[in-house]
Amino acid sequence: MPAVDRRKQVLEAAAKSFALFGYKATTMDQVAKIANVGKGTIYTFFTNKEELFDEILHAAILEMKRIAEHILREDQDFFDNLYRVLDALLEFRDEHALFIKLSQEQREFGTPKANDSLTKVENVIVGYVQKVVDNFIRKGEIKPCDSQVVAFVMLKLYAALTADFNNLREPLHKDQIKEYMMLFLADGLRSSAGTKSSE
Amino acid sequence: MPAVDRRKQVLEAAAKSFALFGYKATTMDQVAKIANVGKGTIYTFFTNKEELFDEILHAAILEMKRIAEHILREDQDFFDNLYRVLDALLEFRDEHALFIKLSQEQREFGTPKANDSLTKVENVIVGYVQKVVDNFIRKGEIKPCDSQVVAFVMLKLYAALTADFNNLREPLHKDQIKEYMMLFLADGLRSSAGTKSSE
Amino acid sequence: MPAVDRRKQVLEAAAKSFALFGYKATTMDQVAKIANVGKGTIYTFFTNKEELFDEILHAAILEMKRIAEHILREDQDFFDNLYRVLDALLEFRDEHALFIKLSQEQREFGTPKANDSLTKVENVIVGYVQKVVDNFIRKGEIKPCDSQVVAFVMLKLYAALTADFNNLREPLHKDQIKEYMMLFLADGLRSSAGTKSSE
Amino acid sequence: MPAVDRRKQVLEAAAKSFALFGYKATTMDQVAKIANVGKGTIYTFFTNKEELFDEILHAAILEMKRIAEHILREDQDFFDNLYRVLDALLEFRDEHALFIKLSQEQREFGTPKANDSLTKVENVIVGYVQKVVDNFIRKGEIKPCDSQVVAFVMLKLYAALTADFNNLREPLHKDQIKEYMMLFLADGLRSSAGTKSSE
DNA sequence: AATGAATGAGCGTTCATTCAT
DNA sequence: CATGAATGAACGCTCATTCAT
Repeated sequence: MPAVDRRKQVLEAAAKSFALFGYKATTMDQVAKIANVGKGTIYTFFTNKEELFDEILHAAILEMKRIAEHILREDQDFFDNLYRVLDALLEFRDEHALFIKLSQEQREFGTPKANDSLTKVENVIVGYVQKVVDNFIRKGEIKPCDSQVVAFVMLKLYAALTADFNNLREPLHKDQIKEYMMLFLADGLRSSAGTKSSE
Repeated sequence: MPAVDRRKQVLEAAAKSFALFGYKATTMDQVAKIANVGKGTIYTFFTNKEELFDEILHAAILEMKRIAEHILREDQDFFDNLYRVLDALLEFRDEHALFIKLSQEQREFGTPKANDSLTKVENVIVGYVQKVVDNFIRKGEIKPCDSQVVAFVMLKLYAALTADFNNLREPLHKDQIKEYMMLFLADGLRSSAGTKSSE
Repeated sequence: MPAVDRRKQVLEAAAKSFALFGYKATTMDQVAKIANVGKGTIYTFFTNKEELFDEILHAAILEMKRIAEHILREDQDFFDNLYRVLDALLEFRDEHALFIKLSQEQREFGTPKANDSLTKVENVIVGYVQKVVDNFIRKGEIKPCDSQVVAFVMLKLYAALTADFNNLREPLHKDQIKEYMMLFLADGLRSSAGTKSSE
Repeated sequence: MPAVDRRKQVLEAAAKSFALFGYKATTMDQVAKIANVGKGTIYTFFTNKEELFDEILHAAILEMKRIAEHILREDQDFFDNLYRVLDALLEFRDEHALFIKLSQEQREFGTPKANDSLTKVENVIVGYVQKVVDNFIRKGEIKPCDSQVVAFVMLKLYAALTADFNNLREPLHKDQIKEYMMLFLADGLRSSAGTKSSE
């Protein structure tokens, strides 16, 4: 085990810088300085800027997925699950915020390949959420709907409330985010069994 | 009337390129090539890249606002209004898509000034929607809530469904977008008069 | 005869601009605007910027030469002549200042050819002054010396006092210029207070 | 010690190019090519073109001043001092030629800041010489005169003979330059052959 | 003949990437 | 290995020159 894990230093520095300044505005010099390593060192671990970016993206995804899978309980209802998963995810909000913002920065990347990579990652998340949504549609807990659209909107809603909103006002509190997520998702999606007495 | 309107050619090429690749990744050479004009020609119409960007942004905003104001009827209820405004806005979806995407590309722009300009524009929209939401909260048509958050989410929802989603799948149809907008916003926000028989 | 002499307008505008801003910093747009003609018009009279510059230079030279020849009297002594020629030249100081400054801007021109042209013109003046100096050396009125060096210094001295000095202080008065020209050329700085009684 | 000192290479190339072609006409590509380095290398040493120019200017000035101060002897007369200082300065003539020419290129620089910097530097030299001249006027060694004008003319004379003159003919020899400096500053052209005994 | 909209080569500058140490 | 000095392709922008009107 090395005294210092240079690879990890680089990853953390890059994550911070990408989240703070975006892909294009993050320079390799900056990353090297934050990571306290030589610029060339970055290239011993990552072929190029794009791959460094990719790795960070994938790591964030993996962790989010790990958290979600750990929390999900098939034997409980959708909104309970949603609530608990949100709770867990928001615990790491600051770490995700990094990813979230990157995801928002759509179509702003240097190379088409970088764009594709971002889209691909996003698709993975949406696909995962979609499967969960499908499950609960089958169980009749939420209205029949296009699960992909719903999954996509859930992601965007999470991103909007955790990250984007900060440009407009001071960040929302954890509880506020949950409250608004539930407002839009729960009451709208909640299986109509008995609600809305008339139509 | 000139055989070809170069200014318009440039604006359209730039809008297309900004929407497709973002601000930073759009090069003036690219715009010139798409517009089928010399690079210098762009600079006869626009002082610099930033101003070209600004003009496109503001034009999109103005038109959206004009449409919204033309459609809004204070004497009808919130969801009818929402429905009709969406209808009208979606008519010009392709044109807005350009702006929408730009708006999504948060915090990634070249100069601080360009960022500010984008934020300012977004704030104007949110502020406008917020006022409308406030109005209808007062009338008791929608639940009491933080109107700024709701306005912001509405914008993001519109953006997500009209523009972002296209990276994932083929674009949604006009009617689908309306349907999902109403799903998340209407049933969730609708004044609770009588809903949720149990809880 | 045309209502307005466009060629003359261009020449005057260019002279003013070259003198004010120098060769490189003078743009054809600027010249056209000052001359109140279309930019293309300039190119009906002059092949390119360089030639426009050349013509102005030559015109200034020709006039200076004309003035000098008109004033020179072989039958009077060198310093009388110097005095009277200076007098006449200083009458047109403002016009020359233009040329003088250009001449000072050595090695700053766009193309080697433009540089050559400037050098050539300067050589013509020096050559002319040199012949006059030679004449008076032969007559024994001034010390034997390298007439080319002396001619060159005379030109530089004139330029320094009429034009360059203005960057340092307010312009010198006509009489002051003459006084200092005579001081350096005729007498030198050495205090007459008894020093160097003989040699 | 590196095999090659790139910073020095750049400085020398830039000095040569500035002196040869002037500020505006010197391109960074050119400097890079002459210095035999990549264009980007220049920017690892100097923030921008202007700063590169400034550094060269200031270095030349500092050295001239250092030389002059080292040589000046208050206890010896003005012309002896002048003679010795000239002697020392001419030793480095080639190095100064660079600065001198730049100084001649008045009012032709890219940015106002570059111009100011040049003017400021020139003012420093003139101011310094002026103080020395004042001293010797007080001592009665040279005629009462406007010391600023005299200082300015001395500078221009030095510049004319060391640098400008080379455009006209092959460079003057060290001894010739001294001879002519003394001729104009000390004695004047007037033939001593009894002419104009009085005035 | 006169114009000025259109052009593109060329500028100063940045930064991802390489490679000698 | 780890480094950072060195690189040059690519950027936004300027302006002398051209040419359709």
